[in-house]
Amino acid sequence: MKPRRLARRFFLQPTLVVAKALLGKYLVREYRGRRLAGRIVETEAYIGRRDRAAHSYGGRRTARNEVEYGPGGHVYIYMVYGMHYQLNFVTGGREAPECVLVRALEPAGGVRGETNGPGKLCRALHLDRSLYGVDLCARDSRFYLEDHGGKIKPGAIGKGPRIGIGYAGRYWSRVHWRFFLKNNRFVSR
DNA sequence: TGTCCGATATCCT
DNA sequence: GGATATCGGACAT
Repeated sequence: MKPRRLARRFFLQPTLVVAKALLGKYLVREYRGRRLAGRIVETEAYIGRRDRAAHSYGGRRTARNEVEYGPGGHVYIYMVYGMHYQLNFVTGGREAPECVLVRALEPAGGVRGETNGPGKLCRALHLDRSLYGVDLCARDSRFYLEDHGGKIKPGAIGKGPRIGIGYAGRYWSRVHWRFFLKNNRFVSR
């Protein structure tokens, strides 16, 4: 099958559906005339308003997470610990400040450096604040997702608690909203 | 303006 | 397993 770019409607599905469906999709970044690509092998869902671990918990709306309040298919990227960026895709409509964090990629061309972690993948693909709010679905976008047609069987998807959000309390730090491809060596840690 | 702290990575033991 | 680097955003003052 010929690679097909993911359209807006993909990102308007329920966030947990998107988080799982992103596994096996290809992230493409055109950077200085080069094509950097990676197959997504690990994600986490952040379902704002009700999710204590989300930046948009309780409807919190700030300059940093403003893009989450727009339609799905846009990039939400920010810096943590003063040194790493985290790449997210906004999901749902305007009412839903939700997103999916990309935690790991399997290199698929042009990528140098480690991609088995959210901070490392951003460094390897040269992703920073300049990508904030970019529309992945725009026709002329240099940052987008591709479906190469390979089907992922439900049994090949592993689930578990999200990483590094102990502050969110017992319940929210334990829901199994982290998804990954089983036996993939590029999954983090 | 000032203080607090994180959706991590990496090095140390 | 534990420490810590390093800084921008959030929110209080």
